[in-house]
Amino acid sequence: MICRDMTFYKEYEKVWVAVDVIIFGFDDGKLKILIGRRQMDPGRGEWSLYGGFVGNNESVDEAAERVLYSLTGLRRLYMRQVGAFGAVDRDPGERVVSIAYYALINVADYDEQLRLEHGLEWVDVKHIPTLYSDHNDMTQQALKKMRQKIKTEPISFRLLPPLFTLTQLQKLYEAVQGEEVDKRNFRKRVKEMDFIEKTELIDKSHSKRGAALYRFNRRTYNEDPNFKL
Amino acid sequence: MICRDMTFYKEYEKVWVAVDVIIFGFDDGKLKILIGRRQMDPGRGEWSLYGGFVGNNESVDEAAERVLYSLTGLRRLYMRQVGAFGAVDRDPGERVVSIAYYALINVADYDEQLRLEHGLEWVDVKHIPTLYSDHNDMTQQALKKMRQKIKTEPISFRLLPPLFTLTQLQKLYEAVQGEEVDKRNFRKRVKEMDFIEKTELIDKSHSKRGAALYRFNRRTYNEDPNFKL
DNA sequence: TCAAAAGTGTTAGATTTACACCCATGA
DNA sequence: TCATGGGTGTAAATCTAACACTTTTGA
Repeated sequence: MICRDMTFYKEYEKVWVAVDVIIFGFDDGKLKILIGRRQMDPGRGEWSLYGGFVGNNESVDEAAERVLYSLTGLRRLYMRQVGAFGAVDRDPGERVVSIAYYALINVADYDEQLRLEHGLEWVDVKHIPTLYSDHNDMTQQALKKMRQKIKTEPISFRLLPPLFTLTQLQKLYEAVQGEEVDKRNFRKRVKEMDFIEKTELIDKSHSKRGAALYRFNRRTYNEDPNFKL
Repeated sequence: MICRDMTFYKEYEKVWVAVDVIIFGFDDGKLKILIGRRQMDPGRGEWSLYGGFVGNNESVDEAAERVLYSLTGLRRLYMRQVGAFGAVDRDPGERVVSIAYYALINVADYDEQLRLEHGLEWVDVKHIPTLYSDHNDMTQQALKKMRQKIKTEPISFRLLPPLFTLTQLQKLYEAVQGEEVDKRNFRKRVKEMDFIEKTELIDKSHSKRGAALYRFNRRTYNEDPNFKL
């Protein structure tokens, strides 16, 4: 930074820096986010994203990871920054600049117990209620980024169990993009990606006939990282 | 550390929030950024992006605009956020979280006087020196975002004079993407975008024959916003 | 036996890429 | 007259999109 001397003016002050996390999950054929009722004033009781302040000895990214872990008990989740939200009055109390992140989790990995303890709910991204402060804005931006990303990078798998059917993968893709796609064309594209491996296993829980289970092979992907859905 | 009273132990503290701006310009057939020598400690004398702190009564976006204006004297420039940079030690002095932005300017609009006063230099993005702190990282991320954006939104014009030749537009596109494209195919695509209007004017400064000057018509674009390069 | 989900190919149309020569002019 | 940058079209290849029926099996 090339900037002027600050010694004389109180023009600038330190501010609180927080992180807020948009947690995406795929459940019941729908893309959902995890939200809860805000437990502090101002805005107590309003629907809200989960967040926390950035500590003295952690980077902003680390703060986001800590918050995500405290909420899910899960490590190594896929997480990306959405951006900084810094309107002067975005927080009715003090000045807080918040950095939003989005994370992807496999809903089945998430302990229901923990969800209840935190008083969290999964809500369909198509029906998100009014959230505290600028959290709706954050969510929309997160969605936009995630939609973009999921087309060119193999992150869909972060929202699915390790073994999944092609129908599941397609439904996920449709839920994320908000539009249906042709089954045959979709499968044709999947077939070209060698890192989406067919296993010998069959899932019979969703159909009588049973569907082949697939898995994402990261090794194979790293050798030829061509993802395009 | 063990038995310390938690009410006195400040786990969280306010931090400085700054903005840093990557200013892109197109000059001499090259995509360049504007950098200067840092004028304060720590890091005095190192190459650096231009930045400033976020004031009490302005949003982070407004701070970025203020900083950009103070540097260029220009308003209404195209600017987008790159993201927040929050490593604990990114600033060797105090803890500072910085929000990076990139901006596009038409180099001809930029007062040389002002450039000299601030001690700034235009440097080719292909040969960026080592910058202060994490500024190289910011710059690379900005470039990546800008490259992506310029393919789908009509922001190229922000880097060109109001009237430009197709060769200029092509060279700009090539400089941004870092690869050459076919002239006939490029022009074919331009011809399909009605909002890139041919004028009756001829630019003779770069060739004997002279090249038709074009202009971006925002009205027409708004009616049919299909941009694809 | 039938309902429900799984699985499978082809073709037309659209898009993309590769490619080479003439034009106008000032020096 | 010639060197320089401006300007133009076609054909092959690739990619995309549309589309319908058969299979399996548990209830």
